[in-house]
Amino acid sequence: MLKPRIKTMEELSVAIGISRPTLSRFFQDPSLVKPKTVARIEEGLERVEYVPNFFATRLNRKSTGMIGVIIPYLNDLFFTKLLESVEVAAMDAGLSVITKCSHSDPSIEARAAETFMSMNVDGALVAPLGDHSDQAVYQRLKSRLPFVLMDSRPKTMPDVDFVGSDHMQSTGLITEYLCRVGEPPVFLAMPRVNFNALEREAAYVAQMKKQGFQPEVIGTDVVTESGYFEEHGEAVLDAAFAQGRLTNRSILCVNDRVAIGAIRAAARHGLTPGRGPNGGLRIAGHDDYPLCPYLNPSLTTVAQNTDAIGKKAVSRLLQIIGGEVVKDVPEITLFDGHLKLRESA
Amino acid sequence: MLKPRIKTMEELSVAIGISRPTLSRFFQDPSLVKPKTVARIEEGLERVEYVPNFFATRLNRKSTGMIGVIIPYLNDLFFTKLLESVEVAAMDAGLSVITKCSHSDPSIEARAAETFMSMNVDGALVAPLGDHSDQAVYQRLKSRLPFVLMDSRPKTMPDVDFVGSDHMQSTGLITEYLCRVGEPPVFLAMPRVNFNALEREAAYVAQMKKQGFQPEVIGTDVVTESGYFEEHGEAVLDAAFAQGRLTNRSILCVNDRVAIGAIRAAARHGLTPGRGPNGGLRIAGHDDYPLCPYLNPSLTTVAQNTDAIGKKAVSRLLQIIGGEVVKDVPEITLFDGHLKLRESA
DNA sequence: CGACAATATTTACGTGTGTAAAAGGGAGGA
DNA sequence: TCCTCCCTTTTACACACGTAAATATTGTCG
Repeated sequence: MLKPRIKTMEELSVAIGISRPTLSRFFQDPSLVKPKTVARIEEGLERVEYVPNFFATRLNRKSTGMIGVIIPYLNDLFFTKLLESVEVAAMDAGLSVITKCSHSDPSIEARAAETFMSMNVDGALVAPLGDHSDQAVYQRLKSRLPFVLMDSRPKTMPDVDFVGSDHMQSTGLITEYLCRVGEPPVFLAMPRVNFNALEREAAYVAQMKKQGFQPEVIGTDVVTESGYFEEHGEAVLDAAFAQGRLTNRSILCVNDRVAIGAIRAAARHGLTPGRGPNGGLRIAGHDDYPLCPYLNPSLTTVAQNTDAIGKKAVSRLLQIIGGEVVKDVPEITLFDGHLKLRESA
Repeated sequence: MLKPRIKTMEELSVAIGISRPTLSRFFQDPSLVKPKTVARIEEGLERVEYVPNFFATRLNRKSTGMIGVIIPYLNDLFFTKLLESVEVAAMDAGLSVITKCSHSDPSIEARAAETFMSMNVDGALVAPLGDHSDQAVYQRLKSRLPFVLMDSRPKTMPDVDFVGSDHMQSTGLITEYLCRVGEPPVFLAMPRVNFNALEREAAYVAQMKKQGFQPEVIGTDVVTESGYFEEHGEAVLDAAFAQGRLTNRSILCVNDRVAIGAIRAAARHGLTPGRGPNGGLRIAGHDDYPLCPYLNPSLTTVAQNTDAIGKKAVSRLLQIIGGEVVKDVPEITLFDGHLKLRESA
């Protein structure tokens, strides 16, 4: 059943009796070739095995039809959801996507960016690591190809287009909700490495002050072994609960993964977070991690609109690629968060 | 601060006064060039911006130094964990990885395989969708390049190397544990689409018979809207609990994501799975999904050794690439599962 | 049957780098 | 000073396909 394998378009040309330039056009877009010829070519392709060489194809084209995407973590469903949205949008636009994960390592992130440049991708979509990202590499990236940041916006790259969530709005929203329905929350943060985390913390502080409450941030001094969010949330609250602290407070976690750890800590101490008639422990998160509805108790949170972010990032990139951008000012697009009221707060 | 951009190695050659072939050798491996010349080149590279063209580099090499990896889902931490392990192992071996996700769509999976072939990757690692995978494409893949299957082994590809878990062992292990410590479990399965699921079901049945118990499989007839595992687990048990069934049985779920839904259903009905002194509801899973320790109750499960699977898959691929394989019989490597005893069973 | 338009083919060159063979140059030893 | 040896340079061709221009073919219509 093995068909004879043909390596080059030249050979294919002689094998099925169609000139090579015509074949070239056919493989780029069959509609550029007369239907009858298309039929002849496809018939020939039935009898032999041939796939155009990816590299040779891209080498001498003005456009490679590819975009590069970098995400910081793979083991985080938020980013995989975002990536999925990006891939779907890109596919709809007829682009193929090259995905790289930086695995929390700036040097890997930098290498991925280098690879994209050497591949002449039409553009790049990057969810950066943040502070630690290699600035020089990103400056070159920006000067070389269309480039849009997603999710997190390092201060070192103020002149790059950005698509993300409005954390002032989203965190303000849930902070306001928590204040309105119960006791003003404390904010369970991370050691300060992440821009979004800082922005959310600032939003929390601002909203608390606006409501006339005293903000209170915890957890910034706790460093756990693995550094995973869940472990952090659990460690901070486990320590607090063990000392009898915070057991009937409202706790707003910097993100859902921290909240997952927080809920776990509560359970270990026999506490069930939720909005009771007379106060008690409440726990809320941020992001709407896909598993939130399945936690016990299910997690009240603010959803980031990952779908919109992915779509917008791709469409913005296409705009830049298409040269439809005149101004030199970066476009910043922020989507609102939406409250997801569940059991935990 | 912008250095002059140089596009071709030829231009670079005249710009820094080193011959092009020498530069070519330098970019492939600096140790092929005399240290003093290396220093001169690197000094020149400080003054100009140049990256070798990815496509031109790969076009005429015997080896591209790249491997392709296909995973079926992105929104599943099991696969992202596996992917992470593969990427690390590949990086250690000096290979660069091209990742594609088939998003549960056989046609996307097939396209990814085609892409790998057209890129002349040195080899491919595939966690297949299963039944629905395009056999013809994989036959060509196998005939064209080194190719190792991971995680799931479709019956249609018996002659391909495989690395995965021994589900007879792992599922047998937890089935035996459940039988030994409490009541014999029922098996909460999925509509039958997945090879691993079928294998686990068979392992469950076999172990139950061996222990002298009557196997009982549920959930194969329930189809939920989204098709997500968690939703499935919750739907099946919610229906059962609503009718007062299964409330004090042991339930072995086909995987942890189903178990997450199962635990959620239990919580909604006021049930807390766990090994009590006098029986009661127990829920167990399979895979050791990263969030298992943080569920309430934390989930008892069998861990798949994703790290070993990823490493072995890469090393096996390297063996085939290196031509160290003589026999025509496929190598099947199965790693044992390990019991993770937590609260839920 | 002839002329025109739409396609296809031919021809030729470009894309940026790998690679092999032959020729060149400098350092070290006799 | 000459002669190796080792590395670099020169030269030339290969890789598989894109693309443009000129030419040939085909089909169609009057």
